Amino acid sequence: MHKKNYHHGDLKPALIQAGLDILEEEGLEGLSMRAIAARVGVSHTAPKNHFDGLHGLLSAIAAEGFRRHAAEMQKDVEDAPPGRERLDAACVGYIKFAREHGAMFRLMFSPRFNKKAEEEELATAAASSYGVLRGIAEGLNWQRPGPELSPELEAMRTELMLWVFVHGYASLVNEGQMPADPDGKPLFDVLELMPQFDYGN
Amino acid sequence: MHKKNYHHGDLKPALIQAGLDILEEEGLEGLSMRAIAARVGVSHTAPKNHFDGLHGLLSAIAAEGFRRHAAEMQKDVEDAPPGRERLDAACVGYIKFAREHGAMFRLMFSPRFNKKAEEEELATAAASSYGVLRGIAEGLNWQRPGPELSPELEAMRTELMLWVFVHGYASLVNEGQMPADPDGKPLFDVLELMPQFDYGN
DNA sequence: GCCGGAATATTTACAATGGAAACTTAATGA
DNA sequence: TCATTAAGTTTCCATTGTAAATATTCCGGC
Repeated sequence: MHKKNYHHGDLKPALIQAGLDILEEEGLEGLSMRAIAARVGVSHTAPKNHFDGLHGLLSAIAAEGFRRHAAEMQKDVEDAPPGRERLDAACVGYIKFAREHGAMFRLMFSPRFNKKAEEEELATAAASSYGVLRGIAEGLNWQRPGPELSPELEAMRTELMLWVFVHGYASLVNEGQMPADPDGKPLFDVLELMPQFDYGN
Repeated sequence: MHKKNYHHGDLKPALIQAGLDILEEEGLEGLSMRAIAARVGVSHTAPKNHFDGLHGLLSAIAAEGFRRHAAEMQKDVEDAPPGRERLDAACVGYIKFAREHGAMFRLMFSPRFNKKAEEEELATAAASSYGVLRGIAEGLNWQRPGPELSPELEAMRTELMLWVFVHGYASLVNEGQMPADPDGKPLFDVLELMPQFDYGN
């Protein structure tokens, strides 16, 4: 191999990593095919061999984002004692990620930039992220008047209720709509805005 | 004026209207400077005299979106009897808009495409939209344990809680994350997921 | 009525982007 | 060893937003 690396050898993960870096440093705007390729030191059409166009590459980056989102949340959850404090930890973890990785959060939830319907890996990663909330919602006691539902539907409803709330907060913060201090700290914490749920034991 | 309209005469609103049309017909992707100008039948640099680049034009379109959002919600609210049903009407109205005008909803809440911080008109319109929810939250009785807050902060907290919830639901639906029937109808209504709030009288 | 400046549009040019096509280089395995 | 295939490069093109120079019309003061 005298003509050192015509073939990169490990381009696929390298491109994803480059994308993650650019996302942190320059935000969503900087995330172009050419910029990502250039950062790896490769021609701008090289990614075509590993991803289905820009959408494919962005989807792979978003998938990695979901995996990290899930992992960080999961860690926060396990560090907290079971019960209400775990619920709180999960919510705080969800928001913390959205605040610390704003551009990534936007990418993850932008159907414009990634196509969940078309990318299996992305859908799986997103589901794993949702799964953490799901686990939390299991212990959550949230009765409401109205027609009785099957246990499955009832569980689903609780999960979704929780997700709607947490995601709403994260989105508004991410979009800069949440009133905040001059230094960026929101006036109200997630937990201060969250309805009071019953948590069995 | 024999050389009919070198000057359009009413270009600014015409461009905004064209943008609204494209948004409905083709979604956010179709919303380019050139496409908007072409639809009005004008050169692609003409908008420069009326808007500050693409961002300015998109911001103006988003502002119109917020105004309509506010107006539709307001109408739904006024058609409902005061009290809990108004709360419900506002929530349903918020979501209805997000579902019926998905592309617009995305534009309105994408800091990437519009710059609220830089566009006064946009910020005002967005505030008017928030104001409808604000009015609703006034009658809402939502005590929580914890340190006592000033009436202003307390009111703010209630508004935000409501907004977080409604916006979270709308966002998830808009991003296609909400479980739904084959025909697109969400499995759970907003009201089915919403916490039960006390409404005075 | 006329004229000069200010608005308003157009034309032309340019840099950046994503993608297609043809080509080159390296790895692989029969 | 050598054809096949995977992986990268080059070149080219259409589309996009923006800037600069230019053209056309409008309007207020005379």
